[in-house]
Amino acid sequence: MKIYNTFTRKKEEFIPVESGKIKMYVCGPTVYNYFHIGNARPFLFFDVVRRYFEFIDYKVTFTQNITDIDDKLIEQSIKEKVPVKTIAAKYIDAFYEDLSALEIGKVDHQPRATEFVDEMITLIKDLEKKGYAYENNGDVYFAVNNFKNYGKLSGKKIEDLKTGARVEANLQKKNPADFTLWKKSKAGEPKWQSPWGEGRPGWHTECVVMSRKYLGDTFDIHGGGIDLIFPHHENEIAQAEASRNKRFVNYWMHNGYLNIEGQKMSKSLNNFFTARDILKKYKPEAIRFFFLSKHYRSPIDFNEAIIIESSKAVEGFYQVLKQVDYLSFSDEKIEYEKQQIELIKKFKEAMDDDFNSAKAIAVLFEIVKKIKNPTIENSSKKQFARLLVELGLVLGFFQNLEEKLQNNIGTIAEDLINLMIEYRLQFRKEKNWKMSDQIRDDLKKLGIILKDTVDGTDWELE
RNA sequence: GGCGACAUCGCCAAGUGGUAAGGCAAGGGUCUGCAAAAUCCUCAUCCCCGGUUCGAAUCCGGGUGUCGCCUCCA
Repeated sequence: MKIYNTFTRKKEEFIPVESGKIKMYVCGPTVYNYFHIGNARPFLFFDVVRRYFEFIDYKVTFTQNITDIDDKLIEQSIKEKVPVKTIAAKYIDAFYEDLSALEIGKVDHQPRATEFVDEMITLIKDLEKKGYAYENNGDVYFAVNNFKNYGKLSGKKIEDLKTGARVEANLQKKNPADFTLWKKSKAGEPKWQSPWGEGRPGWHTECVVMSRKYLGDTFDIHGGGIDLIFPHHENEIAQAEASRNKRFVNYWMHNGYLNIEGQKMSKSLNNFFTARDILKKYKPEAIRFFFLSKHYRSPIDFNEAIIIESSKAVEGFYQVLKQVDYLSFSDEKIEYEKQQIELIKKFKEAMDDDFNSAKAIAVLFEIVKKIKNPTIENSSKKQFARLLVELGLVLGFFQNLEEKLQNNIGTIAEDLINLMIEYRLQFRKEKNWKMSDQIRDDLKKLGIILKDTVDGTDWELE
């Protein structure tokens, strides 16, 4: 399979460090707030990456950090007037709630920065000893000039960083591009003891020590949003490779940004949506479809129309599964034949090409077409339906199939609806269109949609 | 100022040299008392200009436009 590697800016044949195994690390949230819909993209995408690797029989170890100490948490704790720990706890809970609501699976290791302060101190000491770090008045910085190839991931040159007007002037640093490894704490801020006095770790260090612990010095995939390339991932490489002199990561994967109606999401533009906001209005699978219908590296535009369209598309999947009454044979063992095997191949080809989920979804629709095709016989439709579910699951759809295919409203309500349908049928026989239409309209007001088919009247909830 | 990405039907979107997947919308047909649902059919030569090639949406050069990174950021 091929993966686009940010490091080489090329699609490369994927070769894992250890055959049959995947070691991947994806940058997780900084828990100072609810995560927003843009944050959801990497979470959701890398969930699909894991699912796909498992589908093609890799054993995956997936690690994701939680940053539970940094400037933003401190700010938020002042805002909410509670300790940093409380902020972290609150938004860690929210993080898990939102992931679960989005039907994103658990990762294997989810370490928190505050659990790794000792390891970070050890790493910084090591960097200091090797001449890559220097202390100044309680802060410790990484000296980018001492690390050859600094900027090799992002393609930046230290000189350019200097001339760029946006690098903050900090007289404590030897070079403006040097980044913080350890930060002296101010009064009232959370602090840890260190050889440089009381302070807290800089942001980039946690990912190095955590990935090292769970995945080893060199691992396969490190992922995150495109904005993390610089400085975060660049600085991770610098620390990791300066301290161990081994290649840190083989494949760097970065997802594109999410825009809102063509604009960057920001609080000042008032177009900022948390994932939980969106989930109040739309189904998780609609959000999933929305993201996966575009290649992960492309920027994606979020707007109302598009998410409604996505909802409809997902609805179409359930429609055909209902049509074939999927639940009635969901436990049966079903063998695939040539046609299905061909489609699996097509699906894999799409996903093997740098996780081309948009193309993979097209295969799902191809299967839908087969199921809808009236000339295809029932036994064969069962096979296609099973295939739809199996491949859909790889992309994270159909995780609550039973629930979705049943109208869970209780037997009495169901009986009542059926009774109304019978009455309506009676009126229709009598050609009493007024009454039969009234029943239909009234039920619609209650959110019950009647569908007249050749074999009688079906209903579903709006 | 430095670096980079993208530009394909009304909308979303795949496609990386061999003659434009797919979804939504739209139009038309079937079904129906009507409506919905269901179902069938129709629907693009790829931002502009120039070049390479037997052949380009796909490669090269030049425009134009949109966006991103260089500061916390997925």
